[in-house]
Amino acid sequence: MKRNTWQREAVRDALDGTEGFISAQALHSALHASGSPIGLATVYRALGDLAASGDADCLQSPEGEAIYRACSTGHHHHLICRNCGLTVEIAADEVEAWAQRVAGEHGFTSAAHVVDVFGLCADCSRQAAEPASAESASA
Amino acid sequence: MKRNTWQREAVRDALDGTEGFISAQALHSALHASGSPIGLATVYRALGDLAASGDADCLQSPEGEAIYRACSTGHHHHLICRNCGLTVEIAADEVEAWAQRVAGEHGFTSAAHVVDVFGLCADCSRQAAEPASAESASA
DNA sequence: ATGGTTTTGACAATCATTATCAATAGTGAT
DNA sequence: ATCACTATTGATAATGATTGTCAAAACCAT
Repeated sequence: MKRNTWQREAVRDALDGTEGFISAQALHSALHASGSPIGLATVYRALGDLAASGDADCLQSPEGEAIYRACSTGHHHHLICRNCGLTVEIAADEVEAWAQRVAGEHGFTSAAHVVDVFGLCADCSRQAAEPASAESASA
Repeated sequence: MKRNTWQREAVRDALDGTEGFISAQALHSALHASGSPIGLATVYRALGDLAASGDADCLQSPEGEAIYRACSTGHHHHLICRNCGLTVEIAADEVEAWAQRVAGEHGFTSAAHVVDVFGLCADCSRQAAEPASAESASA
């Protein structure tokens, strides 16, 4: 049976109040900064529960850490700027259908998919187009 | 200047000869099993170099490990059994087009994408369907 | 073969995450 | 409100992947 603890609510609130993705470590730090004496292990557990119950999205950052995000509107994917980290939520009905179909064609079941698009957002694209900086002329 | 060592070729060969994705640890184990006394750190370095030079793709497995694959035959995606590791290569023209379009709609450029489908292959699905164990009737 | 420099490899260090386990605090019943 | 029961917490150790270190060895050009 699941019990109701202030720790779990604190994690849920903190995640809700976070703009983009956040790692367990960062969330723990943020909570401590807010005065919560919550333990690190508890943050990991709460995030894991949230992800398991579908209330949070979990994916792996390029640095190899697990990062979480409040997930209200069901299943969706992300468009992530690899320079500034800007994240845009995108619906992907086509991809959903495609993934299920392809999985089915090969006899696979319980198909989950990792569909994330990395690129340069408009701002960063513009900056990249106007370098005006000396490039390192390494071999 | 990059030098040519048998270790680096061994890693490249092993990666080429691997069907789907493989982690650095697994590749190291495989090399050892083949008789190579190559060191673990060297495998990590070689894989990192391969990825940096574009000869290998690197992404994060759901378990949080970095997994690599040889990147020879152009761009394609994978259908991976999360139980037995079976990997099926799949073409994804629709997804390619979708990713480019979605990125463009949001002003993103240089869009790359990570599209991999994890599921249970036919064999593992069958095994999972006949558990012969009591399920926990949770809410 | 020689020299200069890169690479290797064993191991320590680091970092994120999970397990451990006694103490604590919900929950439901009295 | 109190009690007992048990899920949860939290400090810390343990784990496991990855990276840094640095002397020794290997590679390449001469």
